[in-house]
Amino acid sequence: MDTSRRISIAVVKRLPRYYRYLGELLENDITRISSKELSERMGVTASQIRQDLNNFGGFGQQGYGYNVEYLYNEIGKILGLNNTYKFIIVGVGNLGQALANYTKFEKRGFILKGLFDVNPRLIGMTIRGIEVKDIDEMEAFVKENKIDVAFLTMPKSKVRKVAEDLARWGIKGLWNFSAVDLDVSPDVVVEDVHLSDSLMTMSYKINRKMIKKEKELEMKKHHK
Amino acid sequence: MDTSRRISIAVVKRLPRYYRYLGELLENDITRISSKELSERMGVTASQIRQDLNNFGGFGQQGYGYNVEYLYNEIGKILGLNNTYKFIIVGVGNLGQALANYTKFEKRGFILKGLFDVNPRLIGMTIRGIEVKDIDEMEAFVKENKIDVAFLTMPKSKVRKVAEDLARWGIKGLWNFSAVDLDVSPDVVVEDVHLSDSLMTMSYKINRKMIKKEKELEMKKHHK
DNA sequence: TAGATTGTTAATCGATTAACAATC
DNA sequence: TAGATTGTTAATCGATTAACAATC
Repeated sequence: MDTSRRISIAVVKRLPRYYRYLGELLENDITRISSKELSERMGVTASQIRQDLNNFGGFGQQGYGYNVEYLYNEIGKILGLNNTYKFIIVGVGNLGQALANYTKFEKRGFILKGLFDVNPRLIGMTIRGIEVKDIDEMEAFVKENKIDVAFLTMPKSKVRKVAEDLARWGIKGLWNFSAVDLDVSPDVVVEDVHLSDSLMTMSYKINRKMIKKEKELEMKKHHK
Repeated sequence: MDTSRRISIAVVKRLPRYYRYLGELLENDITRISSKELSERMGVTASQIRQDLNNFGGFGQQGYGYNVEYLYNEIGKILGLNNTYKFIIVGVGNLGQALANYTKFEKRGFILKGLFDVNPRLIGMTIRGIEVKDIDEMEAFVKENKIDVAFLTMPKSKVRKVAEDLARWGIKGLWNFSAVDLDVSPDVVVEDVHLSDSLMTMSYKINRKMIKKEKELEMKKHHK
């Protein structure tokens, strides 16, 4: 292994999936697993699993495989899940409210600290004991409470300015749900959830499949 | 171009982003653009843009570039956005409700037709004029209304069974929000939105950045 | 010890970038 | 026509897979 070399994003994106599968094994009281068996369950190659893991260290043992609980915990550490992150939600519309009510993020170390919006009808409302505040109060709040992360669930017209502000106030990560590519300081991590892009990708795939089917039908007709 | 050859998923995932940028250009009344200028705006290479587009045909003109409106519409067609898809939401919890209230999906051709849940407290509730129905009524509804797509926003314990059922009843696409990899018939498109995976990826990146910073501080100390 | 399976190097495959002839 | 920029082929780069010696 060589911990210093740059890890490709493709590898990083696979880690949560490994973590998920190992969690399931753990729930089923499976204590050890070989890269071969895991690869069959996950539909990837054993080689890829071993290569991926060896970016971060040697977690297995020749002739034995991997200890499930140990590997699960190690990947958890690599993912930084032993940290806690204080987060706020900016934009308490439908999606913001849904995320505010999602308690599972806490299991990953993300603790909801504040809710912000511009809409007077939402300000003052309470979700999970937290009051929605006016966005004007955000600067003081972020600085005082040393907020690490913001979920951005606001209209895209406003998101660029908010992202810049938050970057200036020392935020570490932005979970961006708006259909805009943010371009902030390299000190700030931006993770995008482009729902609309995902939907369009699905549309593409469905469409392709339909075209393929039509073509096959055409072919059959001509062969008769 | 060669329309028959297999398009890689990497290319497909970039199409919605092109579509987004072209839409913005259109809003700003920009009528033509070269691959070079678009590449600078998007932070990719001009070569990649031309390669990507040429998977689907030649949409540009030598010496001129691309007509923004034409290219926008063509990519829309490739993405299947001229189709309409009738969809239902299965699981009307926080996230399901949020998605039900999202009217923007209609612009992409997705029309909400039904809402289903098992929770008696939700059944009977109305969102955007649509009543939440008992999941027992889903089979008849899907078949009668020729539903194309289902958004799966339910607890992961139940999602595998629901996905199998829907596949059997002729669904074309599943937009899966649960932290489970679905393994259904190859006739059904599955598009995953693994929010928890995305959050873990962000955690990884923040963590990495913090470790890097610590190391740099260490280095400085030693150099004094 | 023999068998199993890792960690790692080497080979292959695919995706991205560069280059340039074609042509508007 | 001259300049610009595409479409496309060729070169490079990186990621995945295969192979196998190391070793538990």
